Amino acid sequence: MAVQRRNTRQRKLVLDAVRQSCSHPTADEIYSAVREQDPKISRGTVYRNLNLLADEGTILSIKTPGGNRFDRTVDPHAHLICTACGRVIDVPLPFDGSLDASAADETGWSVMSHYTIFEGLCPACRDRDAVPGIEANL
Amino acid sequence: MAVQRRNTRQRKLVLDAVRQSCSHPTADEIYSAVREQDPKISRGTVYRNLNLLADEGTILSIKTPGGNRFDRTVDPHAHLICTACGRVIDVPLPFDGSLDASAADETGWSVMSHYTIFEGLCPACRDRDAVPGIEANL
DNA sequence: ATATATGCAAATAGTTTGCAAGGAG
DNA sequence: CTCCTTGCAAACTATTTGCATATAT
Repeated sequence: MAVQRRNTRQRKLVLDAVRQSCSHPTADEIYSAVREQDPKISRGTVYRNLNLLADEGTILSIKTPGGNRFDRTVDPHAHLICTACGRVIDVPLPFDGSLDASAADETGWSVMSHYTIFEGLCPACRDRDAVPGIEANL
Repeated sequence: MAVQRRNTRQRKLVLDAVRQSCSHPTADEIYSAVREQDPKISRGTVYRNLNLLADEGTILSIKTPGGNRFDRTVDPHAHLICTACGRVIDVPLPFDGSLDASAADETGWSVMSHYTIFEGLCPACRDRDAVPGIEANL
């Protein structure tokens, strides 16, 4: 049977912090945010609760190079990461859930899910990197 | 101008090890393989060369949760990871490079690339996890 | 010659875990 | 009263880096 979960103050704080953020925060950003409400909460507790909430499906865990990020939006969608500053945004492109079945057909494995990550530059980093005096800025 | 690269014995060993593997090895697996040829090569050198070869586009770096993996096949294609044992295989599904342009249109960012990772169970782990005595095995 | 690359070891980043004490149900 | 959860600190995994030395070109 399912493990019985308790409604702890800490768990609620973590969930609220994820729900109040629209910037796909890292575990450490959640930790900082929650610390402002409860200066005693520990990193371990934040990590444990983030993982627990993600396992439950209450929040979404996004596996990005350089650390997981969390998303209050749980319906599957792609993400775009700035390779310069690490910022992450949602990509409003149609998500094709049927690809899982295709992948299973092709490979013989059981396929549960898939995720797509785009890599690029956010406007701020793109503009900053556009070195003045060099013409080839496209 | 481009940095000038030297053809070191170590770099060749690392590249050969990636090219000889068909199992999407981790950096540590490459390190072990190369160590058999040259017991003196250091982990740092292996990591440096793997990153360098991936930056050049000579090999492919696959960002998976739990560590990067490397692929001798550089043309873009999706990967399937076993969430139980970490094994990785290629997924022979069509890769749509034009999605990058669509994502750029939708977001206003510069989009360089994207990758898709499927998660599931390899046949071995699926069979092992199929607990005998429980009927609902589908 | 000279700058790139190596080996080593220490440092870093992100995350997990063991354990005793705390608290939800 | 039970056992899930927390706080703390230490452990862990994957990877990067500073520096003196070695080596490719």
